Amino acid sequence: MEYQFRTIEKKWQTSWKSQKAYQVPNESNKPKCYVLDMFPYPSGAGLHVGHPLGYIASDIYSRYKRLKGFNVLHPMGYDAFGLPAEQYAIEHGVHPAKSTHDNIDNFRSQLDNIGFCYDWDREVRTCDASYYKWTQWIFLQLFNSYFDRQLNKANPIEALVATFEKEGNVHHVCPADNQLNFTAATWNSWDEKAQQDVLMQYRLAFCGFGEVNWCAALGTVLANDEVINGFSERGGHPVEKKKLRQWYLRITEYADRLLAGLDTIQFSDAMKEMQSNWIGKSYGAEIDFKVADHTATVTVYTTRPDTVFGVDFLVVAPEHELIQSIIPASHEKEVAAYIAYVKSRSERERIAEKKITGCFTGAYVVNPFNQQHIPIWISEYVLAGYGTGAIMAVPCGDDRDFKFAQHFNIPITNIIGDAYDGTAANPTKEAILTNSEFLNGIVQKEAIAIVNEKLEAMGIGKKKVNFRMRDAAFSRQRYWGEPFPIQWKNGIAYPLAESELPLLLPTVENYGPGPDGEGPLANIEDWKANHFETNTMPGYAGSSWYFLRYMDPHNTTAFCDRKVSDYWGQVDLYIGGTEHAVGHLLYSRMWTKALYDLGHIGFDEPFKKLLNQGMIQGSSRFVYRKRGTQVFVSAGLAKTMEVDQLHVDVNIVDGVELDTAAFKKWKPDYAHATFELEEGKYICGVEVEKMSKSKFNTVNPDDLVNKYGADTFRMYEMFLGPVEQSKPWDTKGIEGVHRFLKKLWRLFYDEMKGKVWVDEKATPAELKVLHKTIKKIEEDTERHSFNTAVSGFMICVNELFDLGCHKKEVLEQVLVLLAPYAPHISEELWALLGNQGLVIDADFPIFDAQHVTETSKEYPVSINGKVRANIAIALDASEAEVHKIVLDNELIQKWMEGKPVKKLIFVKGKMINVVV
RNA sequence: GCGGAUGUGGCGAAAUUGGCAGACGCACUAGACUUAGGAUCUAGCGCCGCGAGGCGUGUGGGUUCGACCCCCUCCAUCCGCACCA
Repeated sequence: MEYQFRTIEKKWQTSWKSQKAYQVPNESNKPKCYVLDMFPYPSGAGLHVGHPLGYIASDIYSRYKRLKGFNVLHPMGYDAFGLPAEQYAIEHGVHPAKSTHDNIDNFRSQLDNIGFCYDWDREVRTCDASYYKWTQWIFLQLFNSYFDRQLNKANPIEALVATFEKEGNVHHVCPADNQLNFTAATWNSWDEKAQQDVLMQYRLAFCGFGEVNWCAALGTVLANDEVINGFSERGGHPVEKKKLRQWYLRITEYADRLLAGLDTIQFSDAMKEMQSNWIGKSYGAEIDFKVADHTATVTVYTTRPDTVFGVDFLVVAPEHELIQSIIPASHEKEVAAYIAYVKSRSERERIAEKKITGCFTGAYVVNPFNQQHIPIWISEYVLAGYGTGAIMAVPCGDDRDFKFAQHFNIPITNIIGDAYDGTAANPTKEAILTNSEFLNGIVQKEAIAIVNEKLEAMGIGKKKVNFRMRDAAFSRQRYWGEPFPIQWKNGIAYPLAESELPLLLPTVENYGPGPDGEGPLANIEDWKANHFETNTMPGYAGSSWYFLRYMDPHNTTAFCDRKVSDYWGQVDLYIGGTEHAVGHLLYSRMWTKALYDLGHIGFDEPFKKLLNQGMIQGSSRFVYRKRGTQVFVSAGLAKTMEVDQLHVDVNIVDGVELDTAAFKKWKPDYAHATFELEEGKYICGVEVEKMSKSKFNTVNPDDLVNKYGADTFRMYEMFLGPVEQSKPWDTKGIEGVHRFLKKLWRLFYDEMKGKVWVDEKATPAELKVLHKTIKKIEEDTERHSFNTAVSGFMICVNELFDLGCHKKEVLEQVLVLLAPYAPHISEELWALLGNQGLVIDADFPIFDAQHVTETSKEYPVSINGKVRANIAIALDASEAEVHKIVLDNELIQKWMEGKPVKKLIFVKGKMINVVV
């Protein structure tokens, strides 16, 4: 009776499904555990071996927690709105709902092959009306709220209206315009339109105008993280800046809380750093510089007010509003030319080229502290949207300023003495200031406060906190997304009533953009007639809250019942890639905080712990075709001649050796290919690249599951290395894992002898192996070190084999340990041992230290750090006894060469080192 | 340019708190069993050396009785980015 994985796996997958083995109740007296995967976008390409890495890890952890007695929520769904489906629709005329549905079916069957323990009754699809009804509902919550800076939380907009009616906005600075001031009387005198325009500037979801990434080819606006080097991520079309009416989320109001919340959650330090860099809180000051011979003032933002005596020039953004009024006639032409040049440059060019550009304006400002005249320059490296759009340049202390000064031959003032050597800027804060009048002799970091005080006293500046993060653009001129539940009347945005939700996405004839840069919905007469918003929501809308819907997916009266979300609470373990570090993870944190503020849920961070899976890269293979021929030469020969390097399907290459017969069949073009070999073989070129269909380097999990079984595939993915680590996929080692499972099987059943397991009492040696393994698997699974756990299983089976152990008492415990990793084979053998019920409902074995305690230890003994002998010594031996045993040892005496002992280091249970 | 990470045998890797570097597996070599092997089993497998032994965790230095691990220098590779003052 051999290990027939195909039969076994089919059988148990069917059985689990029919008995709903993985259905999870929302009420239980067990402790809860919520294990979540980042749900996939169901692309047409299907799953490749990179996708399941995280899913397998979370599946193992979920099953492990269930064995440990937890009620485990482990759901899966689909992030189903998005551009690719719409692009596909444009190209092939297939409705996105149809292609998305087909892709989901394909994903589902691929996922099912691997034997995951998802509770599929909780599946969500963001494109289902029953789901996006609640996405729209949450949008309305945000629309109907403002961020109250006194309470430091979101608050209903009605509360703000009531305040305005009583006292104006004196206590509620407008986040969009801090100059805006009005009294109650003024407020009450405004008509509805004027009032609504003001309220829009407070709402957490608001409409405004802004420069956005406009992609003409796709007819839509893209988020920054959807644009790569000036081209759209999907389709690779050029992207330019354009001003459009857009919806935004006022995420900037949450900047401080998003930052503070990082201390309460377990994300990797790298991930936290990425988020806090994105939020980019900086402490600095604004300083006013009077323009010489002019009434205007240029306000700069700087994080280094201490360097104010080192200012050699000012740089303002080309878009800065003051430029036009302060340029002397002598420089008008040059400046206009430079501004025209900057405008002509697309984002793409600015990123691709790193050259230093700029232009002197001919105007000067006066340094308020020493009355020196300082030239004003404009340059594209200063951004209009950050700080005040103007900086004071201190070349001796800032690298970019230094390079700019060098490039334009601007003299550099040194204010940090020896800390500046004239060849590069030194951004230190520890130097002692020189050439700085009242700051001379003071350490820079202490000078900051002194300058700030002086600025305020002189009335020419103040301390200022700035954030890099901007409000999140929240609308797209696309079809395949959630419609906004908004109606426009007389320029006022009216939210739909809750009872009118969902506002269904209508069917369109044409998926192309509407008139004037509007979305496809603008092509629908009915839609326009009802004055519905023609934008749709971006991809991250549905994914910002999906973890809540899993808790209560069929609720028709609420997005999630409060009692249910109180039970499940935060996601205990969230697994996914780092690519969402600053997009999805920040948005869902913000939505969670807003829902918490408004009392809809009881926690304000969604994910207690995040585990980042590494990226599985593809390992591409290449063939070399002699230019203009059908002759393919092996890699070693290719260097000597003119060849074209072409991707070849990795699946017809064994290691680096091409299967030439398969190659001829692969594409009709190659049917008549001939080959020039090296030592009888065709050797392919190798490169590590992103795994992608177009590079023919994808490996489909279905093929591996079919060949080796799901259990082998699962364990092999884990065995590859630490789950967090990125690595190229290599199928080579999978045999070893498969051999391990076959060997495990042979502990129970032999091909020749049949059943070999027995019902006998285990020996101490066998129990020692078992309990060593229990400890190892428990610890490794807890710390997500799945690769070492797999090797722990291998060691266990090897040792049981060497001991000739076929005893049920030991083996059935091993099966429970193994069930999270290789659920099918464990389930089968568990049943064959005569157990009732599923192995997943067994109890996790309890480690008993008495089976593994040792009385003595083989100590490695070193002389001067070099191991010279191994001596067995009782663990309870005293230090004096150890000294005697070691120094009396013949081998040790030989290596000591009669030299006196200077010191003897004895680390109990570890090692001994003799220093001579 | 800025930010984050990673460098250990032919390959994937292990070493959990500063304590025997290379567990476990792949590939490879030799052998056993076999009609057969893409099954299974046994042994070997970092480098140099006949050996004793020496050397060895990207480079160079430091701390320590002891460093893959901590500190500093440099080099290489990968990933991300909004030139963020």
